[in-house]
Amino acid sequence: MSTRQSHRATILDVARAAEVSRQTVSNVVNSPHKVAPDTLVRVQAEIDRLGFRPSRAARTLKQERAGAWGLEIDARGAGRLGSVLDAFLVELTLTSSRNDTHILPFAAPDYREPIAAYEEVLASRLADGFILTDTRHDDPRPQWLRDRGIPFAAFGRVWDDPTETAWVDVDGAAGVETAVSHLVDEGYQRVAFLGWPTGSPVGDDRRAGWARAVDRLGVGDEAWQGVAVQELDAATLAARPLVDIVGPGGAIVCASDALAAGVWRAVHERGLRPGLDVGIVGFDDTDAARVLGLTTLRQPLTEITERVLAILLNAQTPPAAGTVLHPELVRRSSSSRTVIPPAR
Amino acid sequence: MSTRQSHRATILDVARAAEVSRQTVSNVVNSPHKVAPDTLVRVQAEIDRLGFRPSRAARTLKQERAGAWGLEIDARGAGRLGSVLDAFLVELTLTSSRNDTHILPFAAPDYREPIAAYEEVLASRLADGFILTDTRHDDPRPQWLRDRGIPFAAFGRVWDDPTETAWVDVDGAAGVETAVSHLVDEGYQRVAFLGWPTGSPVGDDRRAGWARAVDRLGVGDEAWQGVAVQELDAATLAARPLVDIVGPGGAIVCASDALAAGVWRAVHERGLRPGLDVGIVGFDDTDAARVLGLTTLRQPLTEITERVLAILLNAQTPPAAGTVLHPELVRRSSSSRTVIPPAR
DNA sequence: ATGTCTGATTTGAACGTTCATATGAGAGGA
DNA sequence: TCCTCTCATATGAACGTTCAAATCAGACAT
Repeated sequence: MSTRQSHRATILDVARAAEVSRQTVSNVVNSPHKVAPDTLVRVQAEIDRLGFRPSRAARTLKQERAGAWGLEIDARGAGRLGSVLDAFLVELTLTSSRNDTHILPFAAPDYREPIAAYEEVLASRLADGFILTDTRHDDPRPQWLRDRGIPFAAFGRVWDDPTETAWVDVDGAAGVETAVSHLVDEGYQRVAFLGWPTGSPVGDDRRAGWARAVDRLGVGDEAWQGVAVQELDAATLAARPLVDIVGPGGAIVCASDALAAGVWRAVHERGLRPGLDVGIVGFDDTDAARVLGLTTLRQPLTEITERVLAILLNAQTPPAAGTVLHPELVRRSSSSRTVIPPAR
Repeated sequence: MSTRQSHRATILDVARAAEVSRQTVSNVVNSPHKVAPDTLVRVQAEIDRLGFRPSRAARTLKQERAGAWGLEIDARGAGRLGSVLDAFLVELTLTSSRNDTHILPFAAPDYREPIAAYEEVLASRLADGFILTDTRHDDPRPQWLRDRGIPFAAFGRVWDDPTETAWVDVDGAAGVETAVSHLVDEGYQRVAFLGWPTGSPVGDDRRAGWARAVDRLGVGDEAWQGVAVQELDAATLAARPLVDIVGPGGAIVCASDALAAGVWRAVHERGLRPGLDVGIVGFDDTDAARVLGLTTLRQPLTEITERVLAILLNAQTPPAAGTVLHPELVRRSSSSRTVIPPAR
């Protein structure tokens, strides 16, 4: 039962087997160009035969870098509705695997006091830097990290510091503008907006996109907007008056799929049909959007993770400016005035 | 700009500051009972003052254990509908933080050939063992790990080996039985089932629960079942004949929320109302269920992660038997024949 | 006074790498 | 022939811990 943990090959085992020194094996792995061609193939053969991989711990110790990046996980757990961040973590893991590095997910015991958890990760030398998500106004993290010279890259703008460029974000305003244009093209004549309470930069950005678009296209009014937290019942409640305002032939764009789901319910309550009678567009392309058939704006997560990781892996040459990517409009039945058959 | 990475305190810094040896500091951290009380407080004060935490890498190297557990992430990425595994990863991270250990998410380049990726993680000494999810028939992983004496614990039964006890699972059959009983209590008279294609052990288990319950309660027929893959359009297509069979006053239980969402659409297509006319119950309590107001069975993820981690952290005393937990029925409007107002 | 035991603390060594430096073997020029 | 240079490979040291063994200081018994 208690079979001794099978002895894994070390660099010395390989060195002995190939009759070279440790350093030569190390060079084969890390600087192949320094090794004579025939030695290279001989050592590489032994590496493959023995299944040798450098011990991450030993390498970390010597090089004083962990080869891993911390990602704070919201301590409120999986109870949040329609978060795109779970998908981000998954995508980030995939991207990391391809870049010979790792993600260290960690949780702050109290999500309102995140710094202590970052401190802890650094003190244990578990990560070389961090990936920030959920950046916000008065976010203490960017400055704290910058002051200490700790590398980081953010998914989401670093809002309070325009000189900070280590971020990748999606142009929410442009995305919403695209959505409004699309709705107008589809024949909707009035476009309202349901967003989050003012103060969330992401939400405010998306709202600004709506305001600009309806102004430009003449399909809306400053007053046609509602506010709700990211919660279904609250969204439904806030959506009702908006549905009454725009009525059949109108549409509502939302700061999130969860809010759009609320609109969807309010539309149904009034005996109207999403799409056919009232257009709805959400944001993030979560499961909720797919099951409701909601048109939505999809963030290019794969590209985001690749760019975030690139910032960290080339930390010596910081980007000249933050990166803004465009979300992609995913058309579904909620923004079509004709029936789209659901099945093939 | 290139401020030298701030020098973090090592055990030697603390030792010098407290005027004791390295080993005494180590004892303060790891075996406080070995240290004289007054020395303890003095050293602890310096530890706190300097913010010392043992370097994980150095500890890993010396102890030959990583203090981390590998979790394979599905390389197909975040595109899957209604996966409960994202939530599992988040919950696991939170539980790990509380137990002074870590989760190492990693991806297999080809998800059909997972072993190589596990091999890689072990060879790099990145993890001491693994947490398996998505256990299935002909799963090569449990045996492979067992043969090598590598600790693991599974979320999901180890189906092919009844002697294996290192798993925690949810009683899907009992959950579905509960759902059927609930539907009968609510006044639905016929209960059909929409599941995944035969061969998925999780799906077969859930189907068995339905078969048992409808047989016992006399509310169904062996023939009243449909099959679809975990995809919305397929589910909608498969749901249509079932809706026609059970009709108003009938109900359909499903192997997942995604399938339930398909039923939900099919019910609407027929001009019927979920809940009021046709009952629907899903499985997993994903966002989709919340947004659609679907009654569903929630897996107790926090308890699952705690037990999974407990198995790994007490690997020397393997559990006597696999652990089966019960899912919790979450009642929403899709299983109520009277209107439940959505808002407060 | 001497020896023995116990508990607290210290010292030496090792975990597996990589960095910096040293050595060795040829090649080429004087 | 000898010196210099270059390229390939080898050696010593160090990263920060913890394990095992050694030392030290008292307490107690003889």
